[in-house]
Amino acid sequence: MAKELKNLTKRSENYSQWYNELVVKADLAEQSDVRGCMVIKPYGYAIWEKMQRKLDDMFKQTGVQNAYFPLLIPKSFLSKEAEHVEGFAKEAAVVTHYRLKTNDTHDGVVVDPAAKLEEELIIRPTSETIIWNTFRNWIHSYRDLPLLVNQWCNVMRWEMRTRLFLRTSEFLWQEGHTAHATREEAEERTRQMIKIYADFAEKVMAVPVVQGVKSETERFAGALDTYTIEAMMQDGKALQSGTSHFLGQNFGKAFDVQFVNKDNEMEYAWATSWGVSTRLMGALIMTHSDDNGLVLPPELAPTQVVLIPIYKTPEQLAELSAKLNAIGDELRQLGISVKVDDNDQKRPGFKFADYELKGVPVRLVMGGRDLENGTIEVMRRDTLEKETVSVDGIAAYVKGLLADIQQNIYEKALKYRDEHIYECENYDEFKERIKDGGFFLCHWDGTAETEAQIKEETQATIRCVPFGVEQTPGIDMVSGKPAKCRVLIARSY
RNA sequence: CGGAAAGUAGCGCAGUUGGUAGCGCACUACGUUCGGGACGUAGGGGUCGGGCGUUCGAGUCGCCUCUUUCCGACCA
Repeated sequence: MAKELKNLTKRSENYSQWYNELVVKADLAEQSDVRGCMVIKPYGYAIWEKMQRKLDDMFKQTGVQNAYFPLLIPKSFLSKEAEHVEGFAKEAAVVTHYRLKTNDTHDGVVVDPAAKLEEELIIRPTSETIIWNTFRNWIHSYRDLPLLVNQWCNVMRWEMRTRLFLRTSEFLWQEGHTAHATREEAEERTRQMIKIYADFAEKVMAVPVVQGVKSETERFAGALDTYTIEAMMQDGKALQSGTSHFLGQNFGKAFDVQFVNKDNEMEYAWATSWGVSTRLMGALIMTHSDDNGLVLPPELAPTQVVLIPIYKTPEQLAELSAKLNAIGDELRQLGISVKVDDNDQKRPGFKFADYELKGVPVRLVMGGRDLENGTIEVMRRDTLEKETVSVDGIAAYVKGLLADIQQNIYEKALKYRDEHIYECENYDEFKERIKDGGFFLCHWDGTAETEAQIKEETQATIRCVPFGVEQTPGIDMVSGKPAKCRVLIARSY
């Protein structure tokens, strides 16, 4: 395996190829034999599980509860909300039969034509419809509101072209669905959730994001407003990493979810939905990783510290293992996840390279020299810097180092992003510069025509109207018409 | 659904004017190594995607078929 791993494509040579190889070689995921689908391997799934746990905690702190709704959605449900069905019809997987039978030559099975379903079932591309159909039975009074549920599940969208983690036909995600008595409360929840996603991205994943609101054409099918977090990958392209939708009363009306308010009047419930997916794994990889492999933020690394002995004899190995295990226990008591790799089958050089590839934040190495001097070598993955320190107080030192790495990779990513955000007023200049990637803040006249023209001519799209940017009126760089605000434009995944 | 390419060992590939299957990695055993991806020796593993045809003889030539990948349209 050694030489294969060594030949990881350089990021600068071919970014897409580098990404693909990294995902496979770092043992995160691989292409399935099933069309467009992905196998998430144990190491990749361990990272996803950590993401899940931390996000779930954040949701619960805002009163959200987990639930589970069916995978299959009757076709008629999907079509109750006109825009929604239009958005998802093109990529729906449909179940038409419920039985197979042995074929005439008895060497295989065929679909039993007699087992055709009265009504076809759709494999959920998202669950608004089936959840709101259920909400009708749960919501009768303003006292039943707000209703805040989330589900962790898989969804299926029959994509034409797929890429590991970034776009697969089936993907894992969480989808939150809330019902509210007032418009204001629902809008507030929509903003609250995008804020949570932004916090999660920045504090846990160490991925800086731009928060904003989507243009009408980029909106979720059936939403009145879609909020988004956009992250910048190392090739300057944008990755939409999470969305939160204000759905108005569209689903309340479509599924007849009415409640009695304090004044004894019937009203339709107000809705939000919000989700993040395994695509976050892609964001994590493409934000931090380097030519040596993955770089994981300590908050998400399944193994935060790996300890490796270097020895010549079995006796020395035993002595080093004992010392390293003792240090390992100390670290565990500080809540740090640790692996002591005293596997005799692999050589130290191989282990070094392998744990770098897998993104383990800190490596501790102890050998004969250290035994004599009472020292240990510490390597941090983010900068690849090595130093030799005393074993006394090593646990506290490593704990501090982990926090430092978390902070450092965030700042590095933030710096990279900010250096690649440009203001631009001239369309010709924009067309030239967008080829090198980056985020562009440009005035936009607010029309879908201009938006379409930019997409057609540059493959870049309006990612969002960003928050936290001082907005001044100006002139649209494409149409020359007056523009109220600047929007974020980028090529995206 | 348009355009291009590829199917040979677990993976990556070579295979010349048609002559009976090869390389690297991985795997197995033994030995020497071990502070940055070790080396030696000896092994195991293949109905060359499938079908039909041309031929004394097809991985190689022809036709058909299946599958996959890449580039577009669609999208979190």
